[in-house]
Amino acid sequence: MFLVKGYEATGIAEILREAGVNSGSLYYFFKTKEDLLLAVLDWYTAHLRPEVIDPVFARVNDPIERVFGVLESYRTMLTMTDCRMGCPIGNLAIEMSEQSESVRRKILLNFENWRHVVRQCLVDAGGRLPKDIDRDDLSTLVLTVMEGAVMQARAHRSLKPYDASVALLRDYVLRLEAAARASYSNVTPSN
Amino acid sequence: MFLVKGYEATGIAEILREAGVNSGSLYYFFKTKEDLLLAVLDWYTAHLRPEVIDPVFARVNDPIERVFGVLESYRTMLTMTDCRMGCPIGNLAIEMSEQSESVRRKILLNFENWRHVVRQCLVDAGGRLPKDIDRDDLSTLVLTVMEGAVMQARAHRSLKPYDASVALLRDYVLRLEAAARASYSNVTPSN
DNA sequence: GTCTATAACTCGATAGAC
DNA sequence: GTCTATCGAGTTATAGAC
Repeated sequence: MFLVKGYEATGIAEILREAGVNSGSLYYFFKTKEDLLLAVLDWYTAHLRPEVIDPVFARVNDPIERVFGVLESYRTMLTMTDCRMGCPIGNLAIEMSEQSESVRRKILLNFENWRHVVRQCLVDAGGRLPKDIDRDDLSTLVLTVMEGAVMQARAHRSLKPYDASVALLRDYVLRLEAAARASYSNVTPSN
Repeated sequence: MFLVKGYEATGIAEILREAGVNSGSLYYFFKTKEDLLLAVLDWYTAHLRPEVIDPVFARVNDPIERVFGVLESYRTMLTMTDCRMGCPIGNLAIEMSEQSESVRRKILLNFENWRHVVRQCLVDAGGRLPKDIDRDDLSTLVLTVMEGAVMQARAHRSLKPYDASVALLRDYVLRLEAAARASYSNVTPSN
């Protein structure tokens, strides 16, 4: 609920009702509402690889296609929720970054975790991308596009902004690959 | 305060204190808290051009540079607020899109307003961009990159993700311009 | 049109029985 | 470890004097 509706908009009473427990039980495990959020963010960090990344990597082998496979899985999330939920972390990133320092740090960790996966794919792509394109920066752009596109899709209640953004990101990557091929053939004359 | 801290996190009492008025005055003009937010969003729509766009357009003439000039002004906002505030609409877009339909519509209007400015620049760029690149889609990508980059800059409390994202967007646009030049010389042989 | 006072309610959190 | 009952503060919004 924090991830979907946001922190402030989610009341403890609502959480208790949904969980079918009483406040005593919740406060036995979590000292405060913020403590509960921190635990949710830890859970989400642990959940990214087994639930989101691994299924994509199991069916896609090409490192660059894997990146777009991950983006595809966020598209699926938008589809299934009628564009009401995209990346759950992005919501909280904006709402909580200046309200709580410890929450901000955990959100950062989630972003870095995500970006690490993408960066590894880009590194695995090796010479298919121009060597003067920083892989870390490119992984930042991929996260940027995902988050910005999800935001617009939610505001529009439509996949169109998401699809348009990802399609142009793909166009960019294709042009990067073409440039890498061209510069490769400069160094090593073909046949 | 809605734009900086979010809707739920901003209390009426806080607004009254900051404004130096009493609740009776506020509720004389605005029926509810949501009504006040809707008025703020209207105000923001009206202020985009005179306060954000016009100053940039006054000092930059090149249509493509104008787009990056606008992005530069969001960078300035991040700098001045120590990366605590970027695009004020993005915050609300995520927080309020599913809480209130009328708020969502006004946020959409703000996005469309912004995107319209960028799209016009891209249309003005004419043949400098490949003709098979949809200008509307590209304006979506520009907004996507701005919002996603601002989100990460806030989470990191650093300009680095913003700068990296915008630099790669510029690299993409440069490659698009190069491609347009190349295809132009195919049609109209040079000299 | 602005004030003070407060209604009506929800919030996060606690106490203590079981 | 979970329950019920409730505290105290904070919330949005209203009433009525001026």
